[in-house]
Amino acid sequence: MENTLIEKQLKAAADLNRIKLLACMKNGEVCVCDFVDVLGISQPAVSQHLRKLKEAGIITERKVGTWKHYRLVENQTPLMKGILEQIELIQECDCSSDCECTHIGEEN
Amino acid sequence: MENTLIEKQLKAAADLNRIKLLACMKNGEVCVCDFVDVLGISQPAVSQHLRKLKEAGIITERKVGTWKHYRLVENQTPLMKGILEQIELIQECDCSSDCECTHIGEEN
DNA sequence: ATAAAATATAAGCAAACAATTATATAAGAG
DNA sequence: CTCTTATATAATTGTTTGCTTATATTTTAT
Repeated sequence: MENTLIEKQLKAAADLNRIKLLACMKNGEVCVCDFVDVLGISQPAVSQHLRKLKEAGIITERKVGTWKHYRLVENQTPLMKGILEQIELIQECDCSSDCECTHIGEEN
Repeated sequence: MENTLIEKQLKAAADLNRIKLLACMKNGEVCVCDFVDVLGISQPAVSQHLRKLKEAGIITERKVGTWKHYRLVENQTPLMKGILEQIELIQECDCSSDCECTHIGEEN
């Protein structure tokens, strides 16, 4: 894990909205539409946050029909393991999951 | 440790120059003048970085004559403990410490 | 008291960031 | 094929950040 990756992951995590996104994903996949409700910002804004987390290697995605589910990658760096641990302790996940996509196609 | 503190500390750590500052302090106090040499930026820029780290509760200071020595606080948050651990593994500390202030007045 | 040295603060500016609205893409339904 | 739905990308804008230069503050030396 080099310098630039440390900086990239720290920058990706250093935003309250993205902290909430990460907290939402601690228990598994979350659909983009749910994130919009949770954060109260526009859908494109959520997409841009997710892209930043993805580019830092923190999350990954899975397409389910027209929906897209995001989740934490399996092998987190030691840095992110530590950060995620602390985020989980604080930020309550209030993902409503009222999207009808929930749990569709999870066996793929 | 609340949300805002997590965000504040992450933001404070999410900068390559400040990562280097933290790495420099891993072995103890460092004088501001040494940081200027290490980072290759102006003295006011270093001062501003140090202030940001201080306001996030990550470092503290001690005045020694006209010099000022900065060091990591003793009781780091769990979040910062994890981050500092990873920073130490990567970022080589090349603090020259050619400042004549070194080790003056350390018994205070 | 004056001058010099180390650091901090202020002001200004360019680059990066996070939001928005508008538009494009991709998949499913009819 | 067309319409709708979910998401992504593009363009724009206001805010924040990190640097610079200039100035202020504080301490020591003369």
